[in-house]
Amino acid sequence: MRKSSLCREQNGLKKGSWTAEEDQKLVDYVQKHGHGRWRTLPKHAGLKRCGKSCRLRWTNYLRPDIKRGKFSIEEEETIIQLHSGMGNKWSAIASHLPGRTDNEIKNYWNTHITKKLLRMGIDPVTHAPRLDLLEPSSSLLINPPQFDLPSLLSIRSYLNPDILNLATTLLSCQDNFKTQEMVTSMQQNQLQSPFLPQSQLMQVTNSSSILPYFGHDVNINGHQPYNNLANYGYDESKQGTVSQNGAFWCNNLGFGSSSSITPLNSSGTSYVNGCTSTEDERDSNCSKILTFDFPMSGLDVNGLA
DNA sequence: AAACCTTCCAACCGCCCCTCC
DNA sequence: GGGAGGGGCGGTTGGAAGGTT
Repeated sequence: MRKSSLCREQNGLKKGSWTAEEDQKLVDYVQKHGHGRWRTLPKHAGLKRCGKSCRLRWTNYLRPDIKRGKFSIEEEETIIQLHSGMGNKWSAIASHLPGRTDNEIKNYWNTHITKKLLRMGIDPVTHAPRLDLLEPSSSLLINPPQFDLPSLLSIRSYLNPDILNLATTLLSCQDNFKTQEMVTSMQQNQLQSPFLPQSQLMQVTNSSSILPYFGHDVNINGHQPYNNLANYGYDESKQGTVSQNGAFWCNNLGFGSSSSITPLNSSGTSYVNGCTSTEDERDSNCSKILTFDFPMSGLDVNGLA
């Protein structure tokens, strides 16, 4: 007899959503007797459920150490990092995230992270940039993915540097002009990233494979004065490179073999203004960051080169 | 306001591994 | 060694909630 069919074959057992009363019965029983022996637990607890259903309800919902609520950026980073090494080993991933269940992580991955990665042109399965970007028929070429800087910064260290370099090269074909424009501007303006030695900066910019990191306080959403940019190698007097429509495209962002570089989020805080934003806020931030909304007023776009 | 669509997530299902006898 | 039972895992589903037309 297949064990998997035990639940199904037991007649008179309730299925579907749990009621508060059922939850209370299960909690009371487990608190009193501990969990385990799930097969016999429902009978002893007075529940018309199969043991498997009870176990799932307990481990995924009723356990006292369950952490409810939205995932933090740190948790999201951890998930992506672990997934890149483990694949869909949700329980193994969950063991690294206290209070989170494999089911919750799996759901979050499927509903949020995969979409976010796809939006950035990254294959959520392989964690490599999607090579279908190069397909002439690909809509991605026509409507290229607008890479999300903070998200890329967060996942940068989890991606294979070689793949990233390849992707950067490939992607640079798409919108090379804007990258070159910025690189040229940076070199001419003697811009220097606080996170990159000048030599490294020159090296990476010469290869067009990497753009400098922005710092924690760099204003991306426009909620803080833009002069913060000056602290991160942004020469306010010269005004950084933006496209004519005010969008700062990140298509060419690559991070090369940057493992030695202090991660932007090394402090463990989030990227945008150091806030611990909610998922919605992060998405909002991301969507805004996708096209870095620099105010056009006062920007001398033509005087950059 | 209502119908329709999309998103999200709790719960289920089937398979697998481990332990016990 | 092998069958049975217990528990865990990953994939999938169904319905509620929210959003859009």
